[in-house]
Amino acid sequence: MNIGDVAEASGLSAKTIRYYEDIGLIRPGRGENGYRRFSDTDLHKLSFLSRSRSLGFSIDDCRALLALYEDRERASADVRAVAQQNLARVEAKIAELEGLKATLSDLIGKCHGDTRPDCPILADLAAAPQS
Amino acid sequence: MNIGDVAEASGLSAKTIRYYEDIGLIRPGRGENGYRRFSDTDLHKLSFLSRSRSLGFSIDDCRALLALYEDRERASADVRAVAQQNLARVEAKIAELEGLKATLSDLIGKCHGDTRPDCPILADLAAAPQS
DNA sequence: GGTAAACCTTCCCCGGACTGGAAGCCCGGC
DNA sequence: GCCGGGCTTCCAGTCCGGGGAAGGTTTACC
Repeated sequence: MNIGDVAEASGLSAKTIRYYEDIGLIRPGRGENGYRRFSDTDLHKLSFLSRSRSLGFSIDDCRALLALYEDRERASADVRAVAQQNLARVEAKIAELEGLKATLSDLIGKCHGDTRPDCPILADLAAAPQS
Repeated sequence: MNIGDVAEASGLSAKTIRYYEDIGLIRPGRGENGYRRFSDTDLHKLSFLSRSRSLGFSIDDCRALLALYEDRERASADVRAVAQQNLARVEAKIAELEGLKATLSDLIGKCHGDTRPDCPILADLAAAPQS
């Protein structure tokens, strides 16, 4: 399969796939014409990467997961640990955004939002130097 | 005031402040020794930027907010619109992360997490090409 | 057989929003 | 006169690719 085929099949762009080869996540072969040749295993890995990335795993996470994926001997607990770290990051990010949301909602609620120039939002932004 | 003073007062790093000058957010004066000289107004703007950035406003948002902040004639509704766009982005991001969290929690819950090699997490990651 | 489109290759620059580091002034204190 | 720290500039790097140029290859069609 050429890069366009696996791009469509995996949902990744050709650019991204070349990048993943560049950083050593995959190692496709080459045809006589210089084109990359992807095996089914390569496609499998790319689909794996596509899904993992879309779930918020970092490239380094993916590298680790891919290594675990290829290691027939690894314990499922190892995989679980990576997933749980990611979950913790997601939850922390959500909590942070909830805080932002509360502050923003509060400010927007206070602003009368008409043609008068005074605005509590700007007043607040100007007031608190280090939140 | 020198850059170190306003850095401490605003909560921004000196590097960041130079960067903000670079992209035209502030225009401090210069002393005879070549050092930047910051006025109280500059410090005020930097504090404003610090707080705005920490609330998730993009640099472009900040540029707009700063212009509104300096415009004595603007309507508070204009400011409110910028804040509301930001709030919408925050809410969308939260929703997205909640989805991730649900998927991850589900996968983690399914994994027995012991020393056996088979793991539902990897099975799922490998299975769904385009989520 | 010609040719045009679509595909592939490498290459380099670009973004956001900074951060780190190196080389070199400047300033205050001892 | 020297030392430490602060300031200056510039260069490079981060993360994860996107955009596009310049050129080779393959395919489809007439």
